[in-house]
Amino acid sequence: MANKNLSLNAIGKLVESEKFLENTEYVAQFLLGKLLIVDSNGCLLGGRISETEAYLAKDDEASHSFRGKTQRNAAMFANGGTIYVYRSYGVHYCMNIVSESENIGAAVLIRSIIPLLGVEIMKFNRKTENLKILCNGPGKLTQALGITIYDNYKIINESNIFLLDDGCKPDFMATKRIGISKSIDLPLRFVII
DNA sequence: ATATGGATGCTCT
DNA sequence: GAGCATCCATATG
Repeated sequence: MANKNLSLNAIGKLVESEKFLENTEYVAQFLLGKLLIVDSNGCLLGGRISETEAYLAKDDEASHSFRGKTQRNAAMFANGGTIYVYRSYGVHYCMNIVSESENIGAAVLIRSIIPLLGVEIMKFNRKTENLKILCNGPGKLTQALGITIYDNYKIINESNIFLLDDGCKPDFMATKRIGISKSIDLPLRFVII
Protein backbone atom coordinates (compact mmCIF):
# COMPACT_ATOMS: atom_id res chain seq x y z
CA MET A 1 0.00 0.00 0.00
CA ALA A 2 2.67 2.48 1.06
CA ASN A 3 4.85 1.21 -1.77
CA LYS A 4 2.11 1.69 -4.29
CA ASN A 5 1.49 5.29 -3.28
CA LEU A 6 5.21 5.96 -3.33
CA SER A 7 5.53 4.73 -6.89
CA LEU A 8 2.42 6.64 -7.96
CA ASN A 9 3.76 9.82 -6.35
CA ALA A 10 6.89 9.45 -8.43
CA ILE A 11 4.79 9.54 -11.59
CA GLY A 12 2.48 12.46 -10.89
CA LYS A 13 -0.14 13.79 -8.51
CA LEU A 14 -3.60 12.29 -8.09
CA VAL A 15 -6.33 14.23 -9.86
CA GLU A 16 -8.50 15.94 -7.22
CA SER A 17 -11.96 14.42 -6.94
CA GLU A 18 -13.66 17.83 -7.34
CA LYS A 19 -12.45 17.92 -10.96
CA PHE A 20 -14.96 15.22 -11.89
CA LEU A 21 -17.85 17.39 -10.69
CA GLU A 22 -17.26 19.93 -13.46
CA ASN A 23 -19.31 19.93 -16.64
CA THR A 24 -18.86 16.89 -18.83
CA GLU A 25 -17.28 18.49 -21.88
CA TYR A 26 -14.69 20.13 -19.65
CA VAL A 27 -13.93 16.83 -17.91
CA ALA A 28 -13.57 15.07 -21.27
CA GLN A 29 -11.02 17.66 -22.38
CA PHE A 30 -9.29 17.79 -19.01
CA LEU A 31 -8.71 14.03 -19.01
CA LEU A 32 -6.65 14.19 -22.22
CA GLY A 33 -2.98 13.77 -21.32
CA LYS A 34 -3.73 12.42 -17.83
CA LEU A 35 -2.35 9.03 -16.82
CA LEU A 36 -4.83 6.19 -16.32
CA ILE A 37 -3.21 3.58 -14.09
CA VAL A 38 -4.53 0.29 -12.74
CA ASP A 39 -2.94 -1.61 -9.87
CA SER A 40 -3.31 -5.19 -11.07
CA ASN A 41 -2.20 -7.46 -8.21
CA GLY A 42 0.62 -5.07 -7.40
CA CYS A 43 1.68 -4.44 -10.99
CA LEU A 44 0.99 -0.99 -12.41
CA LEU A 45 -0.59 -0.99 -15.86
CA GLY A 46 -1.63 2.04 -17.85
CA GLY A 47 -0.79 4.94 -20.06
CA ARG A 48 -1.68 8.44 -21.18
CA ILE A 49 -5.26 9.18 -22.21
CA SER A 50 -5.29 10.25 -25.85
CA GLU A 51 -8.97 10.07 -26.81
CA THR A 52 -12.22 10.69 -24.90
CA GLU A 53 -15.90 11.17 -25.64
CA ALA A 54 -18.47 13.11 -23.63
CA TYR A 55 -21.93 11.63 -23.10
CA LEU A 56 -24.27 14.24 -21.72
CA ALA A 57 -27.24 14.16 -19.37
CA LYS A 58 -29.54 16.26 -21.55
CA ASP A 59 -30.44 16.38 -25.25
CA ASP A 60 -27.97 13.62 -26.09
CA GLU A 61 -29.79 10.67 -27.62
CA ALA A 62 -26.60 8.61 -27.86
CA SER A 63 -26.05 8.77 -24.11
CA HIS A 64 -26.97 5.68 -22.12
CA SER A 65 -28.65 7.98 -19.62
CA PHE A 66 -31.00 9.47 -22.22
CA ARG A 67 -33.94 7.22 -21.33
CA GLY A 68 -33.37 7.44 -17.60
CA LYS A 69 -31.77 5.30 -14.96
CA THR A 70 -31.84 1.51 -15.41
CA GLN A 71 -30.03 -1.35 -13.75
CA ARG A 72 -27.40 -1.33 -16.49
CA ASN A 73 -26.57 2.39 -16.47
CA ALA A 74 -27.13 3.09 -12.76
CA ALA A 75 -23.45 3.83 -12.12
CA MET A 76 -23.68 6.67 -14.64
CA PHE A 77 -25.99 8.42 -12.18
CA ALA A 78 -23.55 8.12 -9.28
CA ASN A 79 -21.34 11.00 -8.17
CA GLY A 80 -18.59 12.37 -10.42
CA GLY A 81 -15.43 10.27 -10.20
CA THR A 82 -17.30 6.96 -10.17
CA ILE A 83 -16.34 4.39 -12.81
CA TYR A 84 -19.09 3.19 -15.15
CA VAL A 85 -18.30 -0.02 -17.05
CA TYR A 86 -20.68 -1.73 -19.45
CA ARG A 87 -20.45 -4.62 -21.91
CA SER A 88 -20.41 -3.60 -25.53
CA TYR A 89 -21.72 -5.77 -28.37
CA GLY A 90 -21.74 -8.72 -25.99
CA VAL A 91 -17.98 -9.01 -26.34
CA HIS A 92 -16.04 -6.09 -24.91
CA TYR A 93 -16.11 -3.81 -21.91
CA CYS A 94 -16.01 -0.03 -22.14
CA MET A 95 -14.96 2.28 -19.33
CA ASN A 96 -16.39 5.68 -18.47
CA ILE A 97 -15.65 8.18 -15.74
CA VAL A 98 -18.81 9.74 -14.38
CA SER A 99 -18.88 13.54 -14.46
CA GLU A 100 -20.95 16.15 -12.61
CA SER A 101 -22.99 15.34 -9.50
CA GLU A 102 -25.08 12.46 -8.30
CA ASN A 103 -28.29 11.73 -10.28
CA ILE A 104 -27.21 13.81 -13.30
CA GLY A 105 -26.33 10.94 -15.66
CA ALA A 106 -23.28 12.17 -17.59
CA ALA A 107 -19.93 10.49 -18.20
CA VAL A 108 -16.75 10.49 -20.26
CA LEU A 109 -15.88 7.39 -22.30
CA ILE A 110 -12.16 6.62 -22.38
CA ARG A 111 -11.54 5.61 -25.99
CA SER A 112 -7.79 5.32 -26.19
CA ILE A 113 -4.58 5.50 -24.18
CA ILE A 114 -0.91 5.52 -25.13
CA PRO A 115 0.64 2.50 -23.34
CA LEU A 116 3.39 3.40 -20.86
CA LEU A 117 3.30 1.17 -17.77
CA GLY A 118 3.23 -2.61 -17.53
CA VAL A 119 3.46 -2.95 -21.30
CA GLU A 120 4.55 -6.58 -21.19
CA ILE A 121 1.54 -7.55 -19.06
CA MET A 122 -0.79 -5.56 -21.31
CA LYS A 123 0.65 -7.33 -24.35
CA PHE A 124 -0.11 -10.62 -22.62
CA ASN A 125 -3.66 -9.49 -21.75
CA ARG A 126 -4.26 -8.43 -25.35
CA LYS A 127 -2.40 -11.33 -26.93
CA THR A 128 -0.51 -9.04 -29.26
CA GLU A 129 3.03 -7.66 -29.45
CA ASN A 130 1.94 -4.66 -31.51
CA LEU A 131 2.04 -1.44 -29.45
CA LYS A 132 0.01 0.43 -32.05
CA ILE A 133 -3.07 -1.69 -31.45
CA LEU A 134 -2.54 -2.40 -27.74
CA CYS A 135 -4.86 0.25 -26.25
CA ASN A 136 -6.22 2.21 -29.22
CA GLY A 137 -9.92 1.52 -28.69
CA PRO A 138 -12.37 1.45 -25.78
CA GLY A 139 -12.68 -2.35 -25.77
CA LYS A 140 -8.94 -2.79 -26.25
CA LEU A 141 -7.82 -0.65 -23.37
CA THR A 142 -10.15 -2.35 -20.90
CA GLN A 143 -8.79 -5.71 -22.04
CA ALA A 144 -5.20 -4.49 -21.73
CA LEU A 145 -5.84 -3.09 -18.23
CA GLY A 146 -7.96 -6.03 -17.10
CA ILE A 147 -11.01 -3.85 -16.48
CA THR A 148 -14.33 -5.72 -16.39
CA ILE A 149 -17.87 -5.27 -15.12
CA TYR A 150 -16.49 -5.99 -11.63
CA ASP A 151 -14.88 -2.55 -11.74
CA ASN A 152 -18.27 -0.89 -12.23
CA TYR A 153 -19.06 1.53 -9.38
CA LYS A 154 -15.45 1.81 -8.21
CA ILE A 155 -14.26 5.31 -7.28
CA ILE A 156 -11.27 6.81 -9.06
CA ASN A 157 -8.24 7.11 -6.75
CA GLU A 158 -10.13 5.32 -3.96
CA SER A 159 -9.73 1.85 -5.46
CA ASN A 160 -7.08 0.20 -7.62
CA ILE A 161 -7.79 2.56 -10.51
CA PHE A 162 -6.02 5.90 -10.55
CA LEU A 163 -5.83 9.10 -12.55
CA LEU A 164 -2.60 11.06 -12.30
CA ASP A 165 -1.53 14.45 -13.57
CA ASP A 166 2.13 14.72 -14.56
CA GLY A 167 1.75 18.21 -15.96
CA CYS A 168 1.22 17.17 -19.57
CA LYS A 169 -1.01 19.72 -21.33
CA PRO A 170 -1.55 18.36 -24.84
CA ASP A 171 -3.11 20.16 -27.78
CA PHE A 172 -6.35 18.52 -28.83
CA MET A 173 -9.18 18.82 -31.31
CA ALA A 174 -12.92 18.12 -31.14
CA THR A 175 -14.67 15.87 -33.66
CA LYS A 176 -17.90 13.93 -34.03
CA ARG A 177 -18.29 10.81 -31.91
CA ILE A 178 -17.72 7.31 -33.26
CA GLY A 179 -19.75 4.12 -33.41
CA ILE A 180 -23.14 5.62 -32.58
CA SER A 181 -26.27 6.16 -34.66
CA LYS A 182 -28.01 8.98 -32.77
CA SER A 183 -26.88 12.54 -32.06
CA ILE A 184 -24.02 11.82 -34.42
CA ASP A 185 -23.26 15.45 -35.28
CA LEU A 186 -22.33 16.70 -31.80
CA PRO A 187 -18.59 17.53 -31.55
CA LEU A 188 -18.07 15.64 -28.29
CA ARG A 189 -15.05 13.50 -29.17
CA PHE A 190 -11.69 14.87 -28.12
CA VAL A 191 -8.37 13.65 -29.48
CA ILE A 192 -4.77 14.59 -28.77
CA ILE A 193 -3.22 16.09 -31.89
C1' DA B 1 -5.98 1.53 -47.54
C1' DT B 2 -10.72 0.73 -46.95
C1' DA B 3 -14.87 -2.28 -46.66
C1' DT B 4 -17.37 -6.02 -45.09
C1' DG B 5 -19.55 -9.30 -41.82
C1' DG B 6 -19.43 -12.45 -37.76
C1' DA B 7 -18.91 -13.17 -32.78
C1' DT B 8 -21.36 -12.45 -28.61
C1' DG B 9 -24.58 -11.34 -24.39
C1' DC B 10 -27.25 -8.29 -22.15
C1' DT B 11 -30.81 -4.58 -21.79
C1' DC B 12 -34.92 -2.81 -22.95
C1' DT B 13 -39.32 -2.77 -25.93
C1' DG C 1 -36.70 -9.85 -30.68
C1' DA C 2 -34.02 -5.73 -31.82
C1' DG C 3 -30.19 -3.16 -31.21
C1' DC C 4 -26.15 -1.90 -29.65
C1' DA C 5 -20.65 4.00 -27.19
C1' DT C 6 -16.51 -2.85 -30.64
C1' DC C 7 -12.91 -5.68 -32.55
C1' DC C 8 -10.88 -8.71 -35.73
C1' DA C 9 -10.32 -11.53 -39.81
C1' DT C 10 -10.95 -11.58 -44.36
C1' DA C 11 -11.51 -9.70 -48.86
C1' DT C 12 -10.68 -6.59 -52.15
C1' DG C 13 -8.24 -2.04 -54.64
